[in-house]
Amino acid sequence: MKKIDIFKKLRSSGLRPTKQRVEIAKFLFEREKTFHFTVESLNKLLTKKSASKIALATIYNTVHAFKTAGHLSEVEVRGNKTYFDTNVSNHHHFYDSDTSELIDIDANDIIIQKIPKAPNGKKIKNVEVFINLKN
Amino acid sequence: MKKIDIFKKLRSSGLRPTKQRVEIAKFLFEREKTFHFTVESLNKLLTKKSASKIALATIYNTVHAFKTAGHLSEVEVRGNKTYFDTNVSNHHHFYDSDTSELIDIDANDIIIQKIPKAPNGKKIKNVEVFINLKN
DNA sequence: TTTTCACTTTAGAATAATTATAAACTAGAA
DNA sequence: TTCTAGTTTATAATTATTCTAAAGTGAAAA
Repeated sequence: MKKIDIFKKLRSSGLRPTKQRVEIAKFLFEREKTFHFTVESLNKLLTKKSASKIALATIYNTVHAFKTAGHLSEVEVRGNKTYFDTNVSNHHHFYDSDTSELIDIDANDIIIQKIPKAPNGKKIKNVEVFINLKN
Repeated sequence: MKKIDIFKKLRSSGLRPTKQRVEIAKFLFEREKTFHFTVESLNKLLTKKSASKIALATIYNTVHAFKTAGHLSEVEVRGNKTYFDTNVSNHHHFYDSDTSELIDIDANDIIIQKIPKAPNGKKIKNVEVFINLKN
């Protein structure tokens, strides 16, 4: 993803392309493969990568702004930290608790044959399949 | 579940049947339906229910001991608190984010037709399906 | 271009969930 | 009854995250 596209991406979601947001966006979205991270890991990687340090609060702000804008999705993992995923399409996950590693599963690789109907006037928003791994 | 069974349940999982553990176990397991809770909600309910106050740390200890012993399962919900479930059989969940309510889905009510094979020498430990609800 | 101001960033304080600590207590074996 | 390892307790510590308020900045308007 080119810098011009990063700018577009930010602008189109109502986010001013500030120095920090552009730097974080480049780091997150200029990749071939999807990227899973926590705010903590992202902070460490950014600190290592670049000279100018971005405040932790800014990383929280930016990640949440990207999430709200639909550029990141949140993945729920047993434990205390919140994981984010640059893959925002509908998909599922493997989770390897040994390595704390998340692996994407394409939505087409899981077919659910039977599903219960939603309770009392509710509708189904989405279905998440989470496959825990062991050795 | 009778008091004698609570004692057995504790003993058989290597937990001394102390006053506090018995009280918590009675509250959690003497029910018809499965029960979902957070440590916070359990603490409030116990405080309301009984005269003698149990320390919060003891509730954490006990809930974790029950989980380790296999008497409770942990359910991951988007958000910051950890939910527990008295249903320890293999099953799935609806989640209503409006009310923060979890609803059990029997394992037989969801049939998965196609599933990807586990990566690089890993095996599948378990599959959790989480259905988010909307209005 | 300069001005202006709402939006951002920042460091540090505040909050919330959970875990650690260490002293007092207790179940149950001897 | 005595003894000891296991347990409870209040409180401190830790960790992830959010809040705050002051300083900085992008970009629209003059």
